[in-house]
Amino acid sequence: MASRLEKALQNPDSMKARILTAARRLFGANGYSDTTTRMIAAEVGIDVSTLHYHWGEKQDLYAGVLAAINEEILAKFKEVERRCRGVNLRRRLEIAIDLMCDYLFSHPEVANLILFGYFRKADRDVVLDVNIAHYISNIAIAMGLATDAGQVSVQAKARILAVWNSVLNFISGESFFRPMMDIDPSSYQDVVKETLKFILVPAFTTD
Amino acid sequence: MASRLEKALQNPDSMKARILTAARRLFGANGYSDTTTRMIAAEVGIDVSTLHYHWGEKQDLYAGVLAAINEEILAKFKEVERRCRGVNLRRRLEIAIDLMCDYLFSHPEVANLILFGYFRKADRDVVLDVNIAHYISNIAIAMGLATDAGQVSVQAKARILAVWNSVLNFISGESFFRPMMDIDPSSYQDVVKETLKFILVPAFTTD
DNA sequence: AGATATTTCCATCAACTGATGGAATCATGT
DNA sequence: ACATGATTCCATCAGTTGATGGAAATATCT
Repeated sequence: MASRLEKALQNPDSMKARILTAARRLFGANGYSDTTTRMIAAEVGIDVSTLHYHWGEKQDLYAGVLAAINEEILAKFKEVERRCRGVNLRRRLEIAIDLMCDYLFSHPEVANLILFGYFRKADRDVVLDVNIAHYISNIAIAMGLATDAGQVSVQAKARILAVWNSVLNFISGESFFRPMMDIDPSSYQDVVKETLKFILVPAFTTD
Repeated sequence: MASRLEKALQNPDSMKARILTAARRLFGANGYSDTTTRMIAAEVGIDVSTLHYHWGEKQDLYAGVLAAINEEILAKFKEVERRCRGVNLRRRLEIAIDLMCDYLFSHPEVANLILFGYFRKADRDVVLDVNIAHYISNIAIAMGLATDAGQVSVQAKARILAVWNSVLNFISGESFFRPMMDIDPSSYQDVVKETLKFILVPAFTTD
């Protein structure tokens, strides 16, 4: 019966969930094309056919990974929104930067997967994009750049995207940037947060 | 004789140069793994073996592409440096943003190829990175964030990287961002420049 | 225990990819 | 015209990849 298979993801020890975890890590580390179904199966310690039994095509598994991180990000954004309520804009920006950096530094594959999505052609067979568009308006409102979800200006959207991109890039590019700064991982996280605040806070708070 | 083959790149009509041009476009559009040597050969209208005759392994051709854009970027940075001389910091930032945006919008594959490089594992067989690290110090000096090439602080480097990343992301992510802003390509370029200036100028000019 | 359904693995397939050898073609210099 | 070297294409190879059929193993239920 299918119901059992659908609920399998709830249990992290289930085979379907274990495959998803391995796929998420490897897709995030290598991208879609440089990750083979055999690599994922090997990481779990199973045969490729078992992977296909649980997830069908490779594209379906990838879509499953994106759906999972999509939920995670949405939850994180809601947390940001909640924690931002009632504080001034400067603090709101600092909270958002700290929370998103902490989350992404502990889940670096998420940043990679989102950025990988930027490159994928729109005319591809399957739509695999993380639905970022929907969040943008919410953040713009949470940050006080707009009041109504339907009334977010192009400028406001662009500014949110710029912030969002900066965070993602510093996380995804760590292996590239950190050596040229010659600092340890912990310091890197601090420098990233500090830099983001240095750049973003004045832009949004100066009148 | 080898000298003829080495000089072949000077002439844009030479087979070696034509292959390089096609490779640059396709690698930039699809990434390394999703671009086959047959795709590149087909774009030029030749057989795969002719491609290998001129460039050897696929990795060598990719390295050739990166070397070419590396030179281009270096020249562009020098132009920025030259045009920035003698003007105040605010104008310097605006000049840098305008020049780099114009360049990258007319060569979008460059932004893609640099960002693709961020994801490539450091332990891979061949080093294929565009040498960004070297430019960072130069820009920091040109922007007045440091005076001596050896004395660029971690903070200054991080701030330059943040700027650089923002530009790259807006270019590479156009097909992703523009639909959600619902504007035409020309407006997109304007919004990007405007947003970058909005965010970056206050950060570096407020005292 | 025995029947049934689910899960896993082995063997295998067709398509694709990077790469090469060698024949055929073309260009160049004498 | 001829010889020499450079260039191009055709045929082909071995390795990898996504995917499947079917046997074997395991779990579930009565």
